[in-house]
Amino acid sequence: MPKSVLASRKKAVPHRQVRGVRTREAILARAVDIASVQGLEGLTVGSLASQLKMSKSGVFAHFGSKEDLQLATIEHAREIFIMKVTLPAIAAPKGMPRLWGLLERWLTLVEKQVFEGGCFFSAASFEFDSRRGVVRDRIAAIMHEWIGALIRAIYQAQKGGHLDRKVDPTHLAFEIHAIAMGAHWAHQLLDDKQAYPRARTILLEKLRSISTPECPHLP
Amino acid sequence: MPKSVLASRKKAVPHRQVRGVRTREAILARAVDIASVQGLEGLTVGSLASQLKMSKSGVFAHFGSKEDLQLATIEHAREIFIMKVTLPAIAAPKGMPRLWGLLERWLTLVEKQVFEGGCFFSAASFEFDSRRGVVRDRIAAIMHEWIGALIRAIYQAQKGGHLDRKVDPTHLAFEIHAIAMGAHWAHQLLDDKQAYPRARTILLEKLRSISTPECPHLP
DNA sequence: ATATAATACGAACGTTCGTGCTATTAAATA
DNA sequence: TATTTAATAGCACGAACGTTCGTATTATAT
Repeated sequence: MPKSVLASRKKAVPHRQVRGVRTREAILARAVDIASVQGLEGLTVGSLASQLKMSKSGVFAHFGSKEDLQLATIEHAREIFIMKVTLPAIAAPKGMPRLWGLLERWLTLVEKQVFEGGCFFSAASFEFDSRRGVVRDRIAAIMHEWIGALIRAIYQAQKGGHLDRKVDPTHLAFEIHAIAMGAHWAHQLLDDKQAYPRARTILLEKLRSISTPECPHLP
Repeated sequence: MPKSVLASRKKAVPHRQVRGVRTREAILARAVDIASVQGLEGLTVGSLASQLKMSKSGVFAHFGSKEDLQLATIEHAREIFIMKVTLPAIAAPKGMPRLWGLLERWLTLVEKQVFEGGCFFSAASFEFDSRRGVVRDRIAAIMHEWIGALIRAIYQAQKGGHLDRKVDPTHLAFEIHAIAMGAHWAHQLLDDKQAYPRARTILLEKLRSISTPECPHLP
């Protein structure tokens, strides 16, 4: 919660060296997990410090403000996501293989609880979706980025002749995203053990129903 | 956050009279809006008091604890939901009309922002989906209730001969729920003006694709 | 009109929040 | 080895948090 919306804090953070970078990394690793459970507002300097057995000021010195801590945490979560989902998926050939690679890895990421609280960005999305400020803007930008990646993958699958050209990529991307988020919701809140299998079935059925004969086989 | 998980607070709340009931109502009306924006943890006694021009203690006296305030707020939100969605939809005849009535009214509820922050229960779901305690349990129970209502409506539509009997009601209910939640996400976070029209299209297409010739016409 | 409750207030409790200053420790450079 | 600089700890701050208590103000019942 920005105490003053103006007055963007400038805190001359020193040029970090190896040690500083390493603890900063450790802080953010914990921060991502805490935030995925308690939310980005529930992420506090105090909890971070005690869990890392550091002093509050020692933790705080790595960031100019709580807002900066939140932003850094978001950035760290994004890097994990890219590392575990986007980059590996891009290794697959364009078209349906790459599209399915994105979806499968994404589902696995949340299913395996790489973030302690499930999907970091789903939590952050719903926490900030009706607020204002740079934190919300950054989350929205990253989610745009993700939907964009989905849309691009769908478009390439159409150009490669794997997918019916009549479907609207944006339409399909949102449908896919919704199903995955719904699975997360059902699993995490309702303890629905079938949530992820069901999501996979729905997504595969959907994709099969609009794939061409030239499409490489889906799992 | 329960300071002590044990020691369930017992606060001999007096028998309320008209005045007390009225202010309690006013408190909860504000509470639901605040919580839908700031979350159920971000809902504080102080903010409630200042917005209502009451004293903190005056507000607090209506509830034995913050946890009770959260629970009461959830209950109030549920009542609004039932009043605006479930009950009106039940007025329609069993089968597809009632099923679509549920969906349409639900979409309208969040689209019209009856709750200031959009959908109260989506926000609450993702805020508490990886926590423990009575608050999370109550949210989960209400969401189970809602999914149950969807499943029942689908089942009745099948028994009434409006919907293909081969589809699994649970499967379809989760798909429907996901699409609606996805629309909320896209609208609220990404400012996607097309989110709700798109969700309606997807849902109608889905339902049409599995409806029988005897099914009353959909909008 | 008086007694008895219900309702609201004001002040204060101890705790935690974010943030700032200053000292101390550890590492890099000279 | 001495000196500079980065990294962390220590301590304190004002504000806000949930909560309690005693008291004043209403309303209902006698």
